[in-house]
Amino acid sequence: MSTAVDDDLWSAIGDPTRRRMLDLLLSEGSGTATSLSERLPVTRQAVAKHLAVLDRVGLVHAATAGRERHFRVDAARLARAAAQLEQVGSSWDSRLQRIKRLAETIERQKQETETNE
Amino acid sequence: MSTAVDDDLWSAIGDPTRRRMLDLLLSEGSGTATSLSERLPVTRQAVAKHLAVLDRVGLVHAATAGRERHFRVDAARLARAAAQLEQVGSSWDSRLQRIKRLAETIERQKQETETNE
DNA sequence: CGTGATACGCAACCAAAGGTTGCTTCAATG
DNA sequence: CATTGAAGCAACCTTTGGTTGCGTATCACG
Repeated sequence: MSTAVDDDLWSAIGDPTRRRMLDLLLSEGSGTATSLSERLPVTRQAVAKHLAVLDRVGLVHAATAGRERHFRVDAARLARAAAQLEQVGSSWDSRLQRIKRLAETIERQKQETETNE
Repeated sequence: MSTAVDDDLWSAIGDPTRRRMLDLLLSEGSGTATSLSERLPVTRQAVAKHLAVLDRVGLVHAATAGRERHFRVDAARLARAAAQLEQVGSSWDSRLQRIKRLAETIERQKQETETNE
């Protein structure tokens, strides 16, 4: 069951552009709005807005250095988000498998009844 | 790394209302726009639109029975979506842990150099 | 059989979010 | 100190999640 509490985190990582930004920040250590926008199909301003969103939910933190603002991911927060993803995924998985097993059991029982008639 | 290919599936399950709808459909087997809207904080019409989205990406299928349209989840598709969630989550997890180990190693090395001075 | 209730579909409309362009501001560097 | 590179700000556009209102089809029952 989706806990429905941390929908903020979810919606933050729900956007594909933001996920790619997190990927980039992870693989390059840190980045600015400008540097990230160079590897993304959107403008610097769009990236800046996304960074603001990520910053608001604490998934990234900014450090101003001269005229540049460097962002890096907050490992703990991202780990929590990742755990949520895995949790929802595995929850669906297990429920689907339970349904599958149930269906197979019913199928078996039907077969037995048919052979008994 | 996010595969970036199945962004449709992602955006379909990215919406919190749609996730709850999938949860409901899973736990109750099937449902209509009306029945789902009764357990959700949105109107029937909103639910209908979400169902259309889920149907378009194949996560649910509809069966018309009289004046009712019953929807049920497509187990295979949802399993794929769940797998993607887990995959992205675990990918981030492992990358974060690699970074953490790296940081610890550097920390250890620094300590050693300090004690050698 | 027809009349009311029920489930749905369609259309117009609204607000928030992702995205763009254009311009200003601020710091580094020649 | 003039220029350039990075960031911020503001207006605007489009999509998307949501609503209300209304028309349509199907069932159920007197």
